[in-house]
Amino acid sequence: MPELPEVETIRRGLEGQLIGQVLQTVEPADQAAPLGAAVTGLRRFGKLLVIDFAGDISLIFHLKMTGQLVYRATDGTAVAGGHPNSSFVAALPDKTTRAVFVFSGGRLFFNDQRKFGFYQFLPRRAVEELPFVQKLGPEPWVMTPAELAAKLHAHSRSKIKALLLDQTIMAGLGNIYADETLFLAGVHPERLAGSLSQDEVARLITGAQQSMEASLASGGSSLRNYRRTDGSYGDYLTLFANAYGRAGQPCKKCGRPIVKTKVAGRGTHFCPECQQ
DNA sequence: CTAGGATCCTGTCAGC
DNA sequence: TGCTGACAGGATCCTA
Repeated sequence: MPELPEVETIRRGLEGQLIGQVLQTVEPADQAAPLGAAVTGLRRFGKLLVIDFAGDISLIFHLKMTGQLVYRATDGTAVAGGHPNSSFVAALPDKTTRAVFVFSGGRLFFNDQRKFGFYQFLPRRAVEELPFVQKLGPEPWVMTPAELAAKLHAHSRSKIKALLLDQTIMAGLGNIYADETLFLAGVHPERLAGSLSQDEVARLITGAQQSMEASLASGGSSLRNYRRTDGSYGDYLTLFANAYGRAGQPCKKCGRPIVKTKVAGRGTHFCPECQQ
């Protein structure tokens, strides 16, 4: 489910398709939709995707757990990303389709099996004023160890896994990349934030960068890795995961089995040997 | 104030 | 086969 790399993969894919295209209709009808306006750009705030239109109206999406965006151009080009399920390649709309945005050159489907995700048209200046955006912490590429250490200090009795999932601490990680980050940093998910050394804090930042960069390089969960070239369904996790989804399989560093537990209410995968 | 649990919703899978 | 419960790549609200 869509974390920063998946949303960024969608942003890049749609950027190549939607810029300059005119919004013609929206289903279900929406009073706030700027029909007749062209797309001027695509932005991202953490896991929030923004499509900007001429006339200073923006369309925001949050995919939450099972949201996905599928764009199909009239010339046959397809871009799909987000929750990797069969709707990537199914005839659309299907029963998970929540909205259809018809552009001059193709149709954009917003699908969401679990209905946690949302979209909204709103004035462009209102995007940055959304509470979610206001509270969002920095992404790991622009965060200093001192900055993260200060934030962790304010929650010193919380488990580090819970704080990595907190978008106000650092933006972009979800359950997969939190586990991957902790693995790369060699930090046990149940460590209390106040117990981490300066070096461990610094490794969490580089671990977050590296885990998400590895996924971005493979296209996140997108059409590209969902369907293999032979037509079978691919598992994009195999492209970069060290810990997530690998319970019982050998740790890639020490060979001992990866363990799955529950931390902060979320399934958590780690190596008990490498993450103390 | 904090930390942790419940919650929104649908589908899938393991176990009986 | 059919039922039941657990779980799922998120974020917010409620409670203690």
